Formats: sequence, C-alpha cells, structure tokens
Amino acid sequence: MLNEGILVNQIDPTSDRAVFRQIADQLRQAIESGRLREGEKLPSEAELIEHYSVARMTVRQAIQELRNEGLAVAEHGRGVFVRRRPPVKRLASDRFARRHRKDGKAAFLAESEAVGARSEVDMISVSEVRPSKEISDRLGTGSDQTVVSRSRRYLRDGHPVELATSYIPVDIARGTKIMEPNPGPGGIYARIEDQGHTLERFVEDVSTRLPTREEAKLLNLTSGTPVFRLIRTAYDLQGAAVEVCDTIMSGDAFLLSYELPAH
Amino acid sequence: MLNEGILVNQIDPTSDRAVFRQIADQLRQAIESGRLREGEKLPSEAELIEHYSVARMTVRQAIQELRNEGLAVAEHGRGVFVRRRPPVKRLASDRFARRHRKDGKAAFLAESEAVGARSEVDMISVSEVRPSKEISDRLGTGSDQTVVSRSRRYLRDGHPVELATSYIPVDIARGTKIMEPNPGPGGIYARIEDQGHTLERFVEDVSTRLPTREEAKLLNLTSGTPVFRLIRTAYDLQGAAVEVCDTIMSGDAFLLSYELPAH
DNA sequence: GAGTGGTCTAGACCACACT
DNA sequence: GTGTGGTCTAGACCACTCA
Repeated sequence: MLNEGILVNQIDPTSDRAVFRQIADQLRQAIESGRLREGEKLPSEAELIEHYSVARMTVRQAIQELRNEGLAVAEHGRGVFVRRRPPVKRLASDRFARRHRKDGKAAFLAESEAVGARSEVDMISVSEVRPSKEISDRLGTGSDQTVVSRSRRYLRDGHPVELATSYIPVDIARGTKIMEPNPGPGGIYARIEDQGHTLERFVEDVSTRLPTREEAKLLNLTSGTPVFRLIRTAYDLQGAAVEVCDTIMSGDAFLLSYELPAH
Repeated sequence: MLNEGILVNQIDPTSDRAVFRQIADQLRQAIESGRLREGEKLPSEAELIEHYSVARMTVRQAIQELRNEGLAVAEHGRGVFVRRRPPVKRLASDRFARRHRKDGKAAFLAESEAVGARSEVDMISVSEVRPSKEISDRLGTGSDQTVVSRSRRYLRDGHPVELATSYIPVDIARGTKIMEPNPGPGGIYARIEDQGHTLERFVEDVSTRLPTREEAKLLNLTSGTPVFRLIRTAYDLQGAAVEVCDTIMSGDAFLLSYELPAH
C-alpha cells in the first residue's frame, strides 16, 4: 500500500536547505497538519527514495530527524510510524494529603485510581547504602552515614512509567516495615508517622533531561522522550527531613500540577 | 593534537552490539567517567576512523548517538565537544509572593537577581487574540471571546532561556498599562491588583517534551535539550481566573521547586 | 518470500574555522 | 591551506515482520 499522497511538494536541489531537511519538513508538515495521524505509517524508505529520486542515506537522515524530534518511531521490519502519545496522568498537589494515607492507599495507587488506570509496582528492593551528596544534603545526614534505600518501579496499565528510590534515616526505618518490601497500608509515609514523625510538608525539586540509557531501558522510552527528575523531601512537624525520594518519570506520561500562594 | 588516549578498548566485530554503538559506548564512558570533561574536544572523525578502522558513516553514527543523548555537540569546522551545562536556576515556590511585587520587581527579575545573573526581556508584543481551548478553558472565557495576549522572551546573561505568553481577559486589561509593552513596576500582576483583583493563588501545570523547531530556534537549544512547558493560572480572591501564562523554558536552565502541604 | 528498517563500506564534494 | 564536520551517492548484507 502506497501512502505518498501526503507528499505534495518536490525538492528544490538548489535551495540552501539540505535535501534531507526538505524531506523531513514535508513529513513533519504531514504529521503536524494531521494528514498523518497517530500510529499511521509513513511512506517506506523505498517509496521515499523513488518519490524524491535520492539515495537511501538521504531519506534515512530525514527519518532520523523526525525520530530525534519525537515525532516518529521506527519498528524494524514493519515501518516507521507517527508516534503515539500515552494518556497523560495529572498529579495534583494534594496527592500526598493525609486523607489518602488514612484510606490505606499509597500515593501512586490513589492517583491511578482517579483515572481508572490499572497500576502495579515491581522491582522492589530494600538495602542500606551511602547516599549521594544530593541526597545526604537534603536528609541532613553526614556524608559517611548509611541510610535505608527503597527502590521500585511503577507501571500503569502494564507500561513502566516511573522509577523511584526513597532514602530514610536508619533510626526511623530500623525495626519497622519500612525495611520490608511491602511496608503495609498507607505506604512508608504512614509508617514514618507511626514512628512519631508527623509529616508537615514536602518540597519537590523538578528538573528535566533526556534519560540515561539505563533509564530508557527500564522505562521503555523511545528516543525523543525526556524524563522528569523529581526529588521530594518530606519534613516532619519539627522541620526535620525524614525522607528523600528520587524519582524518574516518563516525561510524556505525566503532568505535574502545583498550587502556589500569592501572599 | 591527538586525543585518542581516552579510547582504551578495541571493537569486537563479532559482538551482537553494532560497531557504531560500541564506539559510542566508549566515548560515552569517557565522558561519564570524567576522562573527557565539559567543553573538551572528542577525537575527530578522521582519528576515530583511523583508530577503529571503520568507515566514516560508522563513526558519524556513533557521534550522532551521543548528540541525540545530549552528551555532545558538534561545531561545524571545529570539532565535536562534550556538552556544556549552563548554571541551573532554581525557581522557588514563593517567586510570585506579593513582597516581590511590592518591591517593584516582576518575578523574572527578582529571581535572576538572587543568583547574580543579568537578565533582559526582548521580543515583547501585545495583541488581542482568540486563545486556544487550553487557554480559554483555564480563563473561563467563551471559545469565541478575544483576550489580551502579551508575548516576550527572557534572557539570562545574554542567553535566551524562556518564552512566555500571558493571556488576560479584555475587561481587566483594557485601558491599563497591561496593553503597553512596559506594564510598569511590579509587572502585570501589580496592574491586575490595581484593577481590584487581589491575587490569591496560582496553579502551575508542568509538562516536559522536546522543543518544536520554532522553540529550539528562539531558545537557541542544541539537540538533546528538552523544555518545560508551564501553564500558570492566576486566581483572585473571588476564585476567578485573571491571567493564564503559557511558558516554554529551556529544560537545562531551570529547576522548579514547589512546596506541598501534608495535610 | 517479499517488504521493511538496521548496519556498514568507500567514495565524493561542500561549508566552516583557524592560522 | 589544512582540518574539521555536513551532505550525498550507490552500493552490500543483515535482521525482523508478516503473509
């Protein structure tokens, strides 16, 4: 099945703009205008070579450009397709409100239910580690002190969307279910409060970047998907940091919503 | 000047891993281990071709991979360099606090001063437009109503870092300095309060993605730099939306910090 | 087996930066 | 001018998908 109808213009070989960029421009235009919809197949390399009368490397460069921009994904043996966007999950600023813990729900589960998504957690591991300076600074622990580290991966409807590692001072975690893979109803925040550390506020530091190769693998990210890096610090009523959570979130799967006071 | 000392291993042509990926792996390792520092020059294509005994397209693919990951940038005629990271600016959650407006400062200026950066604003334009649904939904205006649109670009130490467009209902903006390029001391939030709309809170919706070509051009972004998209809605004491600001921020130049209550 | 994209070679000419 | 990366050609063989 040919799908060259989307290609209207010819190439101007005398133009300053490189031929492969002109080809990319036309394909991009087809995508952005909606002539090619999400999940639809782009013309094959052979079709583009024929249509534009150029070498294969030239059309491959054009396609590479679209892939780098996150507009297209290639599937070996099948073709190149307009990238599908996953449904976006909105994380509201009350997502760590105590009422969710009172319900016996951890934050991620509570959030997912709100949009009717099926959520799972896997790759849970608990250990004691010497945290990076970024973490120990926030926890206020000495640079040589160990802390309890809890790593896990979250999945939404079977797709991995988030990697998280929590760090908790040993004097809070030791001897509690925080040391176990399943920390019980309400998650670790409920356990921290059980220990007498009533939570008062969280600070979230949000940045964005492209994933490392490791992160891309674990989150199944196609090229052209950035991630959120979110470092959350939990403070108790005394103003002491009781947990730091370092999170990598698939950038196309989340919208973070925050409320700021004007006063 | 040769700089092949960083390349320790040879290529295994029988490996499952493509040759260009193995070359990329070695260069990546050199960068991540610090053997190649920020701003340092990678071996030239000619050196890599010689060192690994491969075709030029193979080393170019390796370098392309690093560029896509945001680890390296190519400069035509000069070489390929380890990407430099700009200093990160932390935006605290009190950045729209009234005290900053009382000082006669708009938010961006107040923030920049805090880190000793020189800040400028350019490309200011004011017009009346029919906003997108995304905007009109937040403003609560009808889909056919026009609103006042204020666009501008922010620069830090001479480098563009942020594009912003504010949308204000015409009944608030008309006849005020909001319609002028320079809205006066304290920025447009001060003018909105002058009109009797005391600000109570803001809601910021943060997402991340790769820039469009247009955004990359205006923000001077190298491939491999995502952007923050931040849509801020300002509410007055009556709970009415009085402004929506649609912002694109260079993802490597900002860290967004927010405070969440635990109750 | 036919069609698809993935990898790799061996050239060519060009544009830009430096000295 | 020399060295650098940018573009482009014309092939080759391979791996994957689907009928």
